Amino acid sequence: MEKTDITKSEWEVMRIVWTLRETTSSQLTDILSKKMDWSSSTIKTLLSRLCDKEFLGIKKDGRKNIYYSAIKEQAAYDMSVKRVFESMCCMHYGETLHDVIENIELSKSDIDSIIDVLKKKRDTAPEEVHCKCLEE
Amino acid sequence: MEKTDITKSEWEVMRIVWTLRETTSSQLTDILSKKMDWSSSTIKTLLSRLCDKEFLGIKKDGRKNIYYSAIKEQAAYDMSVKRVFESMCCMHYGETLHDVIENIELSKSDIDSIIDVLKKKRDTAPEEVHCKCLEE
DNA sequence: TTTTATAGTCTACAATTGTAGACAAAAGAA
DNA sequence: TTCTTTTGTCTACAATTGTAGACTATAAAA
Repeated sequence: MEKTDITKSEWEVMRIVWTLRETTSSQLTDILSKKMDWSSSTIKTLLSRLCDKEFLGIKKDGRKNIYYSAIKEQAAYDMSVKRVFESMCCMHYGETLHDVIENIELSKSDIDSIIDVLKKKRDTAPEEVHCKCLEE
Repeated sequence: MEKTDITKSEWEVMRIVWTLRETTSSQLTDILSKKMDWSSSTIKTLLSRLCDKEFLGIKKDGRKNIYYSAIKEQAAYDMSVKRVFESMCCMHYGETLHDVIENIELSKSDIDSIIDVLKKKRDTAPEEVHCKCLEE
């Protein structure tokens, strides 16, 4: 198999791996069988697909597998958000960001740093963004 | 078939429909066969799936189909961005937003309105956001 | 050491998605 | 009015995804 996106189910696994830095299929099963109501088989399948896609790596500890992330968490998030924005009409970027910001939890320092980048961006920002949906 | 997400290929169709408000399969074919290198069959299949999923509606004009969007464009974007954020660790929301903002086009008024909502949010924002990836 | 519980690897199978050909009906052209 | 092009509807088929059972090799327990 080759590299595609991380799927909805796979994100669940990846998040745990990132949080724990490394883990085993039984630890994942403990956590995810409750939360997601998955069988251990399901988790094992997801693990092996994530390895095929090279989002996870394996270290052997005896006959046991230790899984660790092969991509940076932040990079994965950036990529996946970038993909969503790429399928949108750019005229709606602003409102979409506005709406998402209203609905997620951000710390004061997150907010400050975002305001910061926005202010920098403002200097060179256009008055208007034009729709390119019919172009090409 | 029942309602799921809009897929990558389907977004291409939806964006055109939103832009044109209503359109036909031949007009879509003109636009998308070049841009996406799709056959007219492919476009027709996507149209019929989007109708099944109730993202598009059909009006008959003689024996011709006129397709129109059955969901609001902004609502679709909000939903899909929300979904992505739901698969992320909330500790990374801030940096992810920061990164996406750096890389997309925003108008001055977009920026002002986002700064605005951020400032409002700041009053009640926590000092820190905590990871919930292992909870439940 | 025999039994049992684990962890790992394969195989399975339905639903969704990407992509498109086959065929029929109607409309326009000759 | 017959031929040709459009358009619509069905069917097709491989790849991906969600979900999990079967079988195997150990390791732990009795």
